[in-house]
Amino acid sequence: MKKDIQPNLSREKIVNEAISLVNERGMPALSMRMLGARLSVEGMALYYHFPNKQALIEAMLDRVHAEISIPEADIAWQDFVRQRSASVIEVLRHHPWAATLMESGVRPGEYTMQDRERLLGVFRRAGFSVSNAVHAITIVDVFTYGFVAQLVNLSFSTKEDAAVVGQDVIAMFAPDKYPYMREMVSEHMLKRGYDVMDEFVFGLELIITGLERFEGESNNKIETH
Amino acid sequence: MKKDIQPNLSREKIVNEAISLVNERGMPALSMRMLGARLSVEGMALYYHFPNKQALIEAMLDRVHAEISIPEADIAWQDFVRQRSASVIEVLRHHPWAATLMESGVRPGEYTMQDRERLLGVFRRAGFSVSNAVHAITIVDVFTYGFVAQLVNLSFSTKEDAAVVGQDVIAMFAPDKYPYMREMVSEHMLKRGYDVMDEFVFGLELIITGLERFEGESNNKIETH
DNA sequence: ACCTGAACACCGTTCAAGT
DNA sequence: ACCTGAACACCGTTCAAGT
Repeated sequence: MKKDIQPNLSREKIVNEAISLVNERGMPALSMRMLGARLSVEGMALYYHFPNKQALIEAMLDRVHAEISIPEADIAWQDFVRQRSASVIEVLRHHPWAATLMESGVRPGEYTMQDRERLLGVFRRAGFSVSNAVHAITIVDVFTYGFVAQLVNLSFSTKEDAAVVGQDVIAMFAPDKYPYMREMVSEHMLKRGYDVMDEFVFGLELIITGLERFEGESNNKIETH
Repeated sequence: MKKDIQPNLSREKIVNEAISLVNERGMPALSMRMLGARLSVEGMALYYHFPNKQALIEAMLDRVHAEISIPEADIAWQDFVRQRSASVIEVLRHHPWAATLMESGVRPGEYTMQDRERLLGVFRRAGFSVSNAVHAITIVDVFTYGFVAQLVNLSFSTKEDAAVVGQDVIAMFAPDKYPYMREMVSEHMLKRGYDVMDEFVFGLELIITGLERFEGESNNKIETH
């Protein structure tokens, strides 16, 4: 009667449901038993598909990485960087739990490697030396992932909330001790038109401009097709 | 006979022992019972001094922050930034577990606030506008904390290890698919004299140079004593 | 005031057993 | 091949009780 000829679990289904779970209820809510329940299965069944919880999390992260849209490789490296960073931010805003984990480099999966390979190639073909290409991808990635890591962990998301939190924080710690912080909140964060993303754009453009100095210094060893 | 007139626990003692514990055995090893045992006390005793584990962790983080040595406020902002970042890296290398947590902004403690206030002041007194000062501390902090967050989570620490891991990673994923990664490892990371810290210095100097463009644009509203 | 003991509702993981 | 059930060694937290 109940002769399921097909298994009702698969790595893909498990990863999907796990991502839904943490998106809805946060990383601490991810337990094997809870996840099993949402898949109508005992938690222990998951151990048939993944050796342990860590492996499951790594699979979740690589799947998130797959969502990052990598730009065409033949556009200007400046635009490549801009588009890729925008996509990283976009994706990680929808998967806040993944931000710190991706940054702190649990070991790279397929998509992670592809992404880095492409970015590295873009710089090399733009004439960056090997060393400078490494410097470049490092600074771009540290800034981009570092920014989201801080961003998604802010307790507020709207601008109004930001102002309120700012006020609270300052009030909490004897306002007179922090005149510059107070000035920052009132003159910058409270100003209408303020957007946290402006901070990101400023930083990324500063970095891009700085990197332009090293463009075309060559020692390019790999053929640029 | 055993009439301890003094309590043998205090917030300070607890935080100290907690930090020793995680430095030795990592964040996952931190449990209230385990920590209690190391203090010759039942784990439940800790709840008299801290409302919950989260509060304990926040206290640990603020204590780590206190170790960061903040430079004299009257030196050039460039040197202030260099010295402060170097100290952040130094401290967080000794407390790797703290890197991701500090970055992901559990809410700021006393030392955290003092640190930010000082840095903000340095930029304002150097003639940065309020907006640009905020941009400046953001990019500097994102890069500095982001860098350690990635650094401390690398599974290797010596240069030799780095090379080995690099080779492994590439071998793992069909080498032919990643020619640029291969080039990076062999031409850059395997080269003698290579130091991960070079990546940091390159990035920080690029940022400092970029920021010099905004120095002295003024609208300085707070008296510079 | 400061700590203990027992209890509650959970965890991740292993492993024999079921189908 | 794929999943279940019971068991082990843990968690964080609450709360009455001890001194």
